[in-house]
Amino acid sequence: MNSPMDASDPTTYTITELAKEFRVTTRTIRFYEDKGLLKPARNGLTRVYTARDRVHLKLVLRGKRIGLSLDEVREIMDMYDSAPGEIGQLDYMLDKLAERRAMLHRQQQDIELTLKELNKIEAQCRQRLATMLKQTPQSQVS
Amino acid sequence: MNSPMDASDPTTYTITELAKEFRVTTRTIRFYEDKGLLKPARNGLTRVYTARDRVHLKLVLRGKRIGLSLDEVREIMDMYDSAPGEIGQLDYMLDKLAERRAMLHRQQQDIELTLKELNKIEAQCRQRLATMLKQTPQSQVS
DNA sequence: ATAATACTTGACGTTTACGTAAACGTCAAC
DNA sequence: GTTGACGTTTACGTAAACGTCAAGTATTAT
Repeated sequence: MNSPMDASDPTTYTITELAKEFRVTTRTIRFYEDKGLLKPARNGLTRVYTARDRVHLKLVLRGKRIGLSLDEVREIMDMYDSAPGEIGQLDYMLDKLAERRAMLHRQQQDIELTLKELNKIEAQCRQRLATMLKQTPQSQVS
Repeated sequence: MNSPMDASDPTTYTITELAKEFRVTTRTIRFYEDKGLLKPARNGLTRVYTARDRVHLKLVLRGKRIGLSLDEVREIMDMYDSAPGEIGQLDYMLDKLAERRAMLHRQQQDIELTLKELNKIEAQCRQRLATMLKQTPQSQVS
């Protein structure tokens, strides 16, 4: 037991380790903490990040990539974490989930459309390029 | 001839019409013009939008939804519009396209992952909700 | 002719997501 | 025992993407 994915995984990280791994600045990580997205433990003053904190950071960055604001990310992460005592909260959460799902589906469609158009443009580009190279065999590659 | 999708489609739009249709403010549309994303004709002072302008606006909004900055959107639209006289420009554009494609693929993966996790969360929610309703048959629906 | 309506151009304000600089603590290595 | 490397807080700065007046023009309705 005590696999690397154990909840009690004792592995910890420093702020710079995480910064390097995820290609963000330490400033960014502290900023996320200010915003309530991360709550690392402390050893004296210095922040100590657990595997769980690492996952949280990963989720924040993924959220950003799909177009969520930090506030929205926090909202979702809070919902995830909280043991919701009330039915109202659960309903609210289901609403939020549906809403988010719709947005993501829409985004998927947008991306597909965009990729198709990019393909078209690329084809046109390559065609033009070929034509140009035929017409002026002395290519202008400096 | 002269189908509704004809390039010489004479249909025009006012700024408020477009604003309503796309659920943005007129301020936003003018802002996009300031940024060089739209170049409507003018009738005296008032802006007159053609079907082509409408498509441009649509592209801008889709671009935003997939996480592009307005500058990036303009860059792409410029590339699209320009009859690129130089091979260098075409190469540059192909680079940009590849880069963008990679980003979109990554986003698709992010979205899939996120949707999967949302499904998990929702299942947990529903389960809890069911459990709670069993334990306290007098549901608190006010 | 006047009032209402729609459109225009500034210009400043706001929010988000950090960057950047100052000024200081801490601990290992030389 | 001081020099780096790394950490900290506090605070101001900034770019993007609009929002929000203010004040003027142009057209339409009555």
